[in-house]
Amino acid sequence: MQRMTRQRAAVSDALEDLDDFRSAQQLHEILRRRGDNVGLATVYRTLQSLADGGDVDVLRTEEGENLYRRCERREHHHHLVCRVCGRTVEIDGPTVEAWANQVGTSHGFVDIQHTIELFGTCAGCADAASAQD
Amino acid sequence: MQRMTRQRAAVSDALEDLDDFRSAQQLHEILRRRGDNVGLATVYRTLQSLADGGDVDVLRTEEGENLYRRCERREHHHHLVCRVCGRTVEIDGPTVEAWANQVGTSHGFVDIQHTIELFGTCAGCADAASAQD
DNA sequence: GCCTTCTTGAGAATGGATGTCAAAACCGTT
DNA sequence: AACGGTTTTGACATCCATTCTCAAGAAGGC
Repeated sequence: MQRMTRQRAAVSDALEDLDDFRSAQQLHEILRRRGDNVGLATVYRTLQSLADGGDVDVLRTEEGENLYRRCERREHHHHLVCRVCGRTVEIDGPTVEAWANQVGTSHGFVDIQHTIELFGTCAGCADAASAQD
Repeated sequence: MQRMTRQRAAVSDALEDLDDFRSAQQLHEILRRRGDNVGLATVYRTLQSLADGGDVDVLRTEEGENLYRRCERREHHHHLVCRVCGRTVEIDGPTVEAWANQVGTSHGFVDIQHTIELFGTCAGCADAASAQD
């Protein structure tokens, strides 16, 4: 049975305060700065169990690092992430879900699962970039 | 300038003969079996440069391993992959492309890029599984 | 064939993630 | 409030895909 520990609470709280996707290592560092000392392995384990329970979402970066985020909605959804500042918008796309299933079944596949993530540069970051020129 | 070497040709040929996504390590092993000895580092380098040139597609597995495949079409497309046997169907979804861009711009994001992969169990593998029960 | 430049390969290094296991913490029970 | 079975922790080792290093080996223009 899952027990409530100081460490799990700390990781959960930290995620609550953050808005963007963070890596296990970043969270570990953030907790250390706060004075909440939590072992790195524990941060990894906690994030994994939170992800398994659907309490946080996982995003895999181009570099193969896992990023975690507590989302507004627990239901299935996707993300539009700013590649510069990490700002994240939650997206739910009934259109895509339907498309994915339809494409899958039309090829005789069952138990269709999809991975969809959108990346872009948000308005703020695009402005900042053009101001530099 | 890019030179043509025995190793690059070997990797390219091996990909030509295969239909499913393979990892660098698998390709390295396949080449070794054939007698085409190519260093592992070279396989990695070659696959990376082929991917950069758009000659092969890359797929990231759940476990964080990169898989490579020479595709029929060089244009942008997605994949429907059987999670059991790896059989792969190329998908082009003008619907999704449009959706992705529209969602992105409606939130003020520019330079929208998307990652879409579909996984499922193909008809053959689903039959095999049900026959086992 | 020569020579410059690019490529190769064996092994070391990297880095995120997971395994190990004794010590510490939970928490229902007494 | 102490007990005790069970879970969790944390420091460290380990794993494993990938990348780095750099001397030795090929490509290919001349």
